Formats: sequence, C-alpha cells, structure tokens
Amino acid sequence: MRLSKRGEYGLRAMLMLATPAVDGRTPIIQIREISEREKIPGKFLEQILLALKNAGVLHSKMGVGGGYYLARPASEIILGQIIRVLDGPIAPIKCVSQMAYEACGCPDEETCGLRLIMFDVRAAMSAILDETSLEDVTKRVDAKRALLGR
Amino acid sequence: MRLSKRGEYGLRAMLMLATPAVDGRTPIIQIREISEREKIPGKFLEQILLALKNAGVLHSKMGVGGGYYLARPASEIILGQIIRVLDGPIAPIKCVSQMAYEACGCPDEETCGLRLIMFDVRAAMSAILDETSLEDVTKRVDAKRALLGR
DNA sequence: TCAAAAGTCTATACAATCTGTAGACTTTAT
DNA sequence: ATAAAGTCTACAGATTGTATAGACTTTTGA
Repeated sequence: MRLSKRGEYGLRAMLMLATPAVDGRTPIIQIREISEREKIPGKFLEQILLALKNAGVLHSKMGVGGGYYLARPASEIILGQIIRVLDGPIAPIKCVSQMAYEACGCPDEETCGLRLIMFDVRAAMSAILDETSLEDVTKRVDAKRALLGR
Repeated sequence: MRLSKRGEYGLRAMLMLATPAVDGRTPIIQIREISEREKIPGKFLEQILLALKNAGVLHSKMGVGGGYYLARPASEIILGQIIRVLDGPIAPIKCVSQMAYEACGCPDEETCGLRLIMFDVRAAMSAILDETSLEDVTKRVDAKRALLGR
C-alpha cells in the first residue's frame, strides 16, 4: 500500500512549484534547484517532471532563465491526478479501480468480500486525494507554520 | 497504492476460512482445496498460510483430516493485521506509519505538506482496515447475497 | 553569432521485490 | 506402514523501482 519514490518526489516537486513566491505568484524553478532543495537525484527528477509535463500539469521553458512551472493555478491541480500519472491507479486492487478497471477473476464480483472492502478503501483514499488541490496543501502548511511560529 | 498478490490471496483464503460451515462453525480446510476453489497457485498459497500461521492468526493440523483453521473467532481477526503480515505497513509513506515509523528526511516533518496529506490518507485507510473483522466481511457478503437472491 | 543555460528524449543498468516452483522433510490418522 | 496433510528452505524468473548516461534541442544574451 505504498507510494513509490517517483510519486513521492513528484508530489514534493509539485508542492514546491505550488508555493507562492514573494510576489504572491507561483514560481518558475529549475530542475537543479528542486533537486538540491529537496535532495532528489537530479536525473531521476528530470524524468518525473517530464512525465508531469507530458501529462499537462506542468509547463516548461527552455534556455537561460527557464525552468518548470505549474500549467494551471495551484487550486486546479489535484493530488490524485499527479499520483495517477506517476504511480498508476489509486485502487488497491484492479477490480475496484474507476480509472483502470479490470476483472479479478472471482466467481461473483457482486458478492466478493475482498472487493466489498477494497471498494470502501478506494473510496476513502479517493475522497482525500481527488478532493485536495495543491493550494489546499500549501494553505494547510502555512496555517500549521503560523500555529507553530516558524 | 496496490495490494500485492500475496496480500490478496491471503485475504481471500482467510475469508474462506472465516465463512461458517453448515454447522455454523468456522471450518478446517486443506491448502489444496483453498487453492483450487480460489484459483491460487498451491505452492505460493502454502507460503502465505505458513506466514499467517507464524503470525498467530491461523492454526493448523498435520496429517490425515488436517488443514488450516482460524486461531480465533472471525470477529477477533482484523483485516489490518492480515495485510501487515503479508504486505507490511499500511501507510503510503514511512514517516506516517504508526507501526513502522521512519524519518523521510524532509527538513521539518511538522510542516511537510506531503506528510500532512499522507497522514490523513493513512488514517482513512486504517479507519477501515483496522476496524473491520473477518466476521464483518462475511456478514456483509451474506447481506448482499440475500439482497440479490443468490 | 556563439556559448552557456536550461529542458528533451531514449537507452540502459542495477537492485529489490514479487510471484511462483521444487524438493526434501515431519507429523498424524488409520 | 502408508497416505495425507503441513513445514521449511532454497531458488528462479519476471517485473518494477530507482537511478545514471549521454547526445540532443531551444533560448537568451553578451
């Protein structure tokens, strides 16, 4: 039931790109800087960001002063999208996946106990991951920081 | 975010062992029969059941008329226990695991956005998996079967 | 115009985990 | 004694996860 390193690194990078700069806008940042600040292997991060770009959640600019930036406002990018791009379906078992359903081969899916439960688990995960935007997260972090005085 | 085949097969087998026989009691069943009925590779299932036995949730009897059976009433065996034995911690990321916590290396765990979210995800999963017993599942299956008339 | 800074793309390597198989062994009932 | 069952260890093959390499393209600005 684990998030892969790809997913983890990708989410961390997206979160960094979603954190407003001093001017209040979402920044443009180079692979190199993300990699150093978050201690992510640079070449690995490169692939991850590229995948996110090809999926349409990031844009990039080549050349001097270039880098990656969010394709849309942070309030419109949902965690579930990011995870699906990098790690595939969220469902614990294929037969309860909404996005990538596949039969599991049990005699009667309607009365399969495992499926009944995993359906609920998927729903619970989705209720969080498909309802939370990058902005929701950065705001929560801000709130917590203020609370702790850091 | 996937349950492994080990976990899946193990849960299916446990569910089968938790389904009361005609006398209303929890049955004793041979590896072979479980393997055939659930279409699980026999030798693979053998390892899985052995692990569950060593973890104390199953008992076994050798020799003629032997087989596996639940170590406790189905109402006292929780899905989360089974999954942890076969698949390890439930948490999507180590730094939010209750049973197997490990630092993830971010500068400040208290204000790590990823951690904030994954903590909620873990809690949501745990709320289901650590609160549902094998009996809860078999009863739900019965209810659904009755509803559908099968 | 050209050099440096940045991203793009494909291939590949290595390790870990997952899934499954093999076989020799022990225990128990009849 | 024999057959039916579980026990235990090793290992093999495939897949996935993690990471590195290197050659390429685009852009800026000196």
